[in-house]
Amino acid sequence: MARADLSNDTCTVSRAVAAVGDEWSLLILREMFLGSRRFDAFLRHTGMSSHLLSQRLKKLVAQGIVERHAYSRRPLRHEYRLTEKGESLWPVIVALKQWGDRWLVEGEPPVRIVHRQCGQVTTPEMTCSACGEPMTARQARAELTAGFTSARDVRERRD
Amino acid sequence: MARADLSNDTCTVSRAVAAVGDEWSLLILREMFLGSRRFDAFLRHTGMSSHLLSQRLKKLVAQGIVERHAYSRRPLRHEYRLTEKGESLWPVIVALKQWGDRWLVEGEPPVRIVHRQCGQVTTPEMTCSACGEPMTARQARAELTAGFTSARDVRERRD
DNA sequence: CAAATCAATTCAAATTTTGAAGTGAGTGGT
DNA sequence: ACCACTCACTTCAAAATTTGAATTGATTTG
Repeated sequence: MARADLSNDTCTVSRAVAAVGDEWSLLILREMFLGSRRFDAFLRHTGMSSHLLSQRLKKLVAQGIVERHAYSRRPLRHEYRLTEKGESLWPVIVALKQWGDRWLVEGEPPVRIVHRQCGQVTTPEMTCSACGEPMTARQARAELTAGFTSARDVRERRD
Repeated sequence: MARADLSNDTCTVSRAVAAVGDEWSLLILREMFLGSRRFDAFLRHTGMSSHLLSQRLKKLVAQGIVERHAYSRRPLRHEYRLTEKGESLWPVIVALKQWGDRWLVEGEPPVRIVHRQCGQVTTPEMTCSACGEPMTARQARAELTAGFTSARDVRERRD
């Protein structure tokens, strides 16, 4: 009874979910975006067990999302850094934060984001790359492309 | 040995992750954004077991993300619909898709999104709500606010 | 020399996930 | 009336994962 493996699904959401769609990986990423790089910083800030942290870091490294980097020989010590692939997960974490800020707390969110470029406090939003307007679920329509060929997923939608 | 419960963390990312940060919940949400509403549609499109689907739907309903809705008496049958709270998770799924499209497949992504408003194919992006420019991790700085008071999370960052 | 640091690993117990096999109300076909 | 089928689930045992506490091992600090 092997765990489900979504990493080869046609759907790129499935693949992304297989890569980082578990609670601890997402929290590790949050910590990394907040600046943590070390094993015991992750441990303290996330509250996860060292066993799991070790496993998750290995998985993230194996996927090229995180890089292991020696920051000291004698004693040999390693820290973890986001790769470009890892950094580009920022919108995922931010989207979770925005949703949590809106629906899961009352009053002021515990953390705010400042856009270095413009210096303003910002609540990042998803916008259409074509027209630049903010987008919501209702304004989106999904279309299958030629890249969509998997037998399993090809069944009808919207039944 | 109870499972970790992140739903009361100060950090809203933690809370959001506790709410929907597992593989199957994210896939159920993907399906809902693609238009599925019925138990067996989720089953077929996600490949999960009915046992888990049942559990996950209950959890999503309990959290107010999804609503159970009778679409037929005689035989009494229910379907599931996103609430407003659920619909506002769209940026999370889209962010995962964009990342998957960029890093996890070569060539054309299997699904494209059309912005109904402007009629264009779009690759939604995170933009600064203040200046409207696209944002990346490096252009963001996190600041703690008065809402941040939890003893556990109050420790220093960036060690 | 003893205590502390830090990045892990080990282990057994607890919990979750999986997949196959029901269940039960009702419908459609012959 | 009978049988197959639909659909939304539930039940069960086996397998896998998670948890938390304890430990390791190479240093450095007091």
